[in-house]
Amino acid sequence: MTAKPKFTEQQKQIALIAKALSHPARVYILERLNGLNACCTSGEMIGDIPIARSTLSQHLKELKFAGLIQGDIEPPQIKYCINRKNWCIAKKLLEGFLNTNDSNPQVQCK
Amino acid sequence: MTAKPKFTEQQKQIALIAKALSHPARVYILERLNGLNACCTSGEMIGDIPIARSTLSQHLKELKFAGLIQGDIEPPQIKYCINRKNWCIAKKLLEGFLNTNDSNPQVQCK
DNA sequence: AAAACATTTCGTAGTTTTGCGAAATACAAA
DNA sequence: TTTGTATTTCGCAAAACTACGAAATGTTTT
Repeated sequence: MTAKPKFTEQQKQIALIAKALSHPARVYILERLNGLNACCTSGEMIGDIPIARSTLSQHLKELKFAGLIQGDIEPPQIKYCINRKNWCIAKKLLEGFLNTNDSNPQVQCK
Repeated sequence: MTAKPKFTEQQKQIALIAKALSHPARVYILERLNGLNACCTSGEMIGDIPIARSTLSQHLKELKFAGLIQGDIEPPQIKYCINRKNWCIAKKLLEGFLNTNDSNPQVQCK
């Protein structure tokens, strides 16, 4: 009677990162903060996105919790930026996953 | 009074793909089907993953719905494989998103 | 036709996500 | 200290997700 293996930490990590990206509003936020002008406030974003202020706030909170962004207080505003260190970690994990099939020469995406 | 922009199709696409990857079981399935031995059946997977048969079936269904895998009937079994075409599309979309910041030389991940 | 096998669908339950407006918080300016 | 601005937290409701076991489906073997 062999026990069922658990999920690996990596599988759980990848799933968590993917969950953070699994809503269009959060994709938008990350795209915007990754752009050239980089950081901005919730107030600057709200006009460009079809959701209420409080909802945007929740999405920012989630991304912050996931570690992908950080909020630097600049009274009377809060300036949000990508958390570069964690972003790079997440990016590497996800890219590694997307290239799971690298060793198989028959299935490269052209 | 300018209307709020909607989310772009691309943002919605990326979010959908990310959602498909947002559970460890689905990460596991995709890793496995992307491996060298490629395709396999639900029955072959069930021993290596800590969930019930019916739950695994649901996750397979979701991945099929997302277009990332396909199930080829080989009585009395169903052989699941990566849907290469859609996988490549998804991979490109996600990689494009992860490299949104490519034009900014200051923020490359090392 | 009956038994066995692989897998899915159904029914149900608990948890999480998403969304909004109203109220609360925090700070700056008047 | 009152007013105004920026943002979050709260309270709630609807929808979606995750999970399981039991029952159903479809196919082969006996």
